Amino acid sequence: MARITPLSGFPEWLPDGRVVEQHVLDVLRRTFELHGFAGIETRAVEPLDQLLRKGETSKEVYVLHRLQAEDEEDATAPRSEKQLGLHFDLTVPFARYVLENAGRLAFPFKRYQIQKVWRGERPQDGRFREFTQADIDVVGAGELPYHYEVELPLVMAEALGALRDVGVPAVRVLVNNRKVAEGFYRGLGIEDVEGVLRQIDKLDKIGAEQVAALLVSEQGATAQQAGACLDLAAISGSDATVVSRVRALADEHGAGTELLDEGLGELAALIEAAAARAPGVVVADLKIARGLDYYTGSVYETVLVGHEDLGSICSGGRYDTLASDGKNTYPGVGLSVGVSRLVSRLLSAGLLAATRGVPTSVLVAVSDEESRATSDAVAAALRARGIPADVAPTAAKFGKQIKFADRRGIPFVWFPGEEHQVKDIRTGDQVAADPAVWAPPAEDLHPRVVPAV
RNA sequence: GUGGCUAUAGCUCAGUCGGUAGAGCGCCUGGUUGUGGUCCAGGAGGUCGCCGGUUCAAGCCCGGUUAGCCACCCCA
Repeated sequence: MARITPLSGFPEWLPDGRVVEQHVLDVLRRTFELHGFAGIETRAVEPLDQLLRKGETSKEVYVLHRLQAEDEEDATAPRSEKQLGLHFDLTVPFARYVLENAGRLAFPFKRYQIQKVWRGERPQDGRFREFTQADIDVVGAGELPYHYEVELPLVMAEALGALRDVGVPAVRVLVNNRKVAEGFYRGLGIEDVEGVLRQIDKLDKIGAEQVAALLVSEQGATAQQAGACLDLAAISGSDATVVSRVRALADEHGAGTELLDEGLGELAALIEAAAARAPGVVVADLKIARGLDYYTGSVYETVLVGHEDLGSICSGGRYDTLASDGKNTYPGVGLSVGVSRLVSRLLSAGLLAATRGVPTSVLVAVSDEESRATSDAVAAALRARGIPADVAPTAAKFGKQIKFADRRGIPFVWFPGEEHQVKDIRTGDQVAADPAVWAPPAEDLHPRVVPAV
């Protein structure tokens, strides 16, 4: 018998962990729907050429392969056309979905999408090969008003904030604007904007000195240019002084450009609105770069306060050309929550817990197998009134039946008889009860997620 | 894909200088009149990841391999 071993990067929760995950998903969905996002699901696979366009060559895509096709396939040379790959995010499939259904959708189109995605990268703490993302996006036809770039991160902040009462830490949404960075870099005379962003992104990990060295050695920047880039990246804050500080820095280096001004205008609007609608949550941070090359405006990253080591649990940005069929383009903005990353940390850090791993609120004991029908009838009466009930598997000694409930966190055990009785096994209280009217306290009706003490 | 660390009971881990295996927790049974948790007594459970080598003798030393963890890369 081959030994069963865990498969790295493919997380599976125990039932009580699933209760936590399901709660997170429920809260996200409820908030998204409150804001008018329509739910969709796209297929798990996309043609490989769709997934790999936009120069996403570094993406580790799982390719789908029919076992029976092995013989037929090796001869065929070009294997990009019909090959299928599992999607590695929900944004690219959504862009395809928009193009495919453009004639039937109403724009601006707001949608949420919660699905598994797959990436072949090496797994680590909080990094998986199979994980769940919860996305919201808005796309417009031809154009998309800027105010959506303000609203989307605020919707996310609200959704994640709605989890605070079960013990999820506060979140901080870090925002930047591609136009600011690009405008500034070009003003400095730097050509390789992408390369500089990539190095700047390493700031937290390797420090300013190393990044400066890399900018000179890898991107061919002068020491002055590198210094200016680092000065820009050092700017952060949640009020309008951020914008004036960037302006001052640009003036100092003669790096003012039209693009920079446009970006600063947008960033200012975002900070201002966020300060009013979600004080203290949104922070401008000019070192936020984002690796994905299709972002053109605002970019977002979100960290759990106190768990910055986990990295971003929710990120996204504005994209203008992702969904384009040549004639029509559908610019969009969206963010994606790494649900698996979030839940894995919540559970591993013991920040919260489920009250139980089974739905059952009441276990109906069985006195002896001859009277099992009596117990079944009690359970049926409870279920008919919406009370999750289960019947003991065997007519074991009552001590064992209570233990059965205790092991599963079931709070109540029902003893049928001349006079029915129900026992709260946490307190030991046992009272006479009628299957037709008795109900558990509301907080014991269903499993709940509660903060760890 | 690259590098480092690790692999012993269901879980967390000991195991000395090489001498064929241990603890805690969990699990099962019992402690009389079928009401659990505490306590007491007893019990089950391990091809020491896998393959090979050195040795009289390998959990321990050496080589390989697989898997896991961490870091890089990249990202949720």
